[in-house]
Amino acid sequence: MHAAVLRYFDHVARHGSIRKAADALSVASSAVNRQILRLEDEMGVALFERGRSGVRPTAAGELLLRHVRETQNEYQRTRAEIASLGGTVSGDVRIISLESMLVRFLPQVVDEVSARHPKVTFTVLAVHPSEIGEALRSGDNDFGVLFVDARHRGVDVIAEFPTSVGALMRPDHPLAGRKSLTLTECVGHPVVMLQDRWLLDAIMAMEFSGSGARLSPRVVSNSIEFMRQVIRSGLGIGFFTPIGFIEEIRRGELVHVPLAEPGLAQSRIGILVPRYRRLSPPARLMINHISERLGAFADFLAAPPRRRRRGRS
Amino acid sequence: MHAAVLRYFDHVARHGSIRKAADALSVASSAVNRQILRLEDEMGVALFERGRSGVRPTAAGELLLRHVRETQNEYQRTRAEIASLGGTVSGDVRIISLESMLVRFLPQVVDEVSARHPKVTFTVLAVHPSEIGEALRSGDNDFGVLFVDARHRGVDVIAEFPTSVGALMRPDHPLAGRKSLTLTECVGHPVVMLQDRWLLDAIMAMEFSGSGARLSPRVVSNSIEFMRQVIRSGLGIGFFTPIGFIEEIRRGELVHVPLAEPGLAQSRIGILVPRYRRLSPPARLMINHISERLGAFADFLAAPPRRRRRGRS
DNA sequence: GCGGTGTGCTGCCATTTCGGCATCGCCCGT
DNA sequence: ACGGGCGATGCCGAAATGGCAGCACACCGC
Repeated sequence: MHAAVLRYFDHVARHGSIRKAADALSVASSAVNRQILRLEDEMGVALFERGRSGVRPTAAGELLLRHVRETQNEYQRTRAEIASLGGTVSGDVRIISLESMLVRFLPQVVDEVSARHPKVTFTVLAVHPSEIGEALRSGDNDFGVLFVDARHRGVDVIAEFPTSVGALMRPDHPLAGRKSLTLTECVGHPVVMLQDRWLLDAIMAMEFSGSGARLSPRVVSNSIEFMRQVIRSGLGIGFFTPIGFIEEIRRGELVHVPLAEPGLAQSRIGILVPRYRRLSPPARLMINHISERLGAFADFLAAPPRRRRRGRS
Repeated sequence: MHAAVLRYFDHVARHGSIRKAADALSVASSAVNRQILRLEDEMGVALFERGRSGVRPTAAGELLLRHVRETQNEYQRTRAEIASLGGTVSGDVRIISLESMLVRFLPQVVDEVSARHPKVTFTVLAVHPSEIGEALRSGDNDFGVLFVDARHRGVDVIAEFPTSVGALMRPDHPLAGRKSLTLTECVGHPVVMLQDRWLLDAIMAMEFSGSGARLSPRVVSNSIEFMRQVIRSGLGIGFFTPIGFIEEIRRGELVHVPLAEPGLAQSRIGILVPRYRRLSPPARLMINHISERLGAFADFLAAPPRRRRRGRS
């Protein structure tokens, strides 16, 4: 429905090069070039600065770019809305997520929703914390399953669940019997750490700013799955919410001891949506399912049982 | 920039007929028809119901229509934003207004803004009160200069000024010496009334619901200018805010006696914008000017002087 | 210096799309 | 039965779009 020039313009801006964009679009670069030139003629201003190694949007280009991308996003959402009129929800859901949710919790939810609504497709991405704000506000994603962080602007929290970041370790670890821990108490015990992934870094800096103490990372990785195995083999303590390790905790293979630091003990996982964004039917559906599942895990999230027990009580 | 089918689709929906739309667009009806058919094929659903005497949007059509119109509006706003990058504000401002503001106050403001910003164009429409909500929420208009009415949904009041609806009459009218009046006190005196134009109707119904009293309209019209002449010739009392009659009141030709009814005595005129709507540069400019001018008239709006006096105090 | 490679841009030509005209089939009111 | 409104369709010329090859220019490594 929309003119091809919208896609061309968007791609050129993304790739910073007409030829690269044309290549990605599988059209001749001359075609893309002419469309851009025609567009600039229509607008009466230059939309790109031509450099020696590509193009860069001008101020006018940035303004038009925002309009074009918003139009494309709204078009996709509208299509999903129309496709869902018949009763069967359809369309793509774009989710950004904590990596710890992404490896265990979300696959299950996706599986359930997918079974009940076969025409819904899913795009689930782990994002670097520094890109969360941009990822949400760009409009490219429907919502995020993330730690609630008051620093995010232009983002609404439409559901949230208390959880606690805690120390994850084997039951035979010396600290496994504790009811709670401070980070300082973990000094001296080997820990495994995510590579610069989230707020823990900032809080750790505060915690240890006075004392010269340091956690000694025995293993650093950016893979949750790798760390899961490392912790299970007893190589050290990890710091996570229990959500990605529910099965191991239930089976008694791992123990989760909440951290006493404020702001960690009372962390909240929430569903974050860009403010003023209309949600597509599949996005609403997915949000409902996630909320439901998270609600069922609420006790686990806040205070997981220390030992194996039967039922969900 | 945007595909012609957007304009076609919008026009067809507005005119309720492919041939009428094609006529308005100055293209052959077959061209419009084929674009619509191709669009329906692309969407996979019917967008119009074909009736005996034209077409009517289906539910899917309504959804797509909203997207198309929003896209067109945002495009216009973006163009204005780009055109205003160079410093000289440019673009069209669409305003809906009280008729009483439209005949005296707004022309002056438009004149001033137009002189300072020659590339700005203006569309100022008087709207029937029953259509205010739709006119604002449709996105076709940038803002409204209207009575503030809490019943409006999805509308933000970004500036407001107290005023009072009052009885407007010649200085030699028997009631001209009063400091305030109730509608009941006006019973027996001939009045001139706007034809079903605004909230006065509802409030009058309340006021007179108990008593069997009635205002006796000697003249009913839908033209403010006509009523201005009628009141000046002494044919009766009119009920207005003073804003449209500032000159006559200043010159002592007319007297404005505030009404004592709550909700009329403390009426407010405000600048109302559709919620979540981004304002174009010329719209922001115009709003600032209107606010400034209304602020200068604030004393007049709330309590106009009863007799001629010099200066603005 | 000198190719090699990257960039945006531009003629030339084939293909696709779009619009205009006339026409068809339909339904309704007269 | 007829005329006038409606949307849909076949046919054809015009316009837009895209592909190919080539230009001019700037950078990089040798």
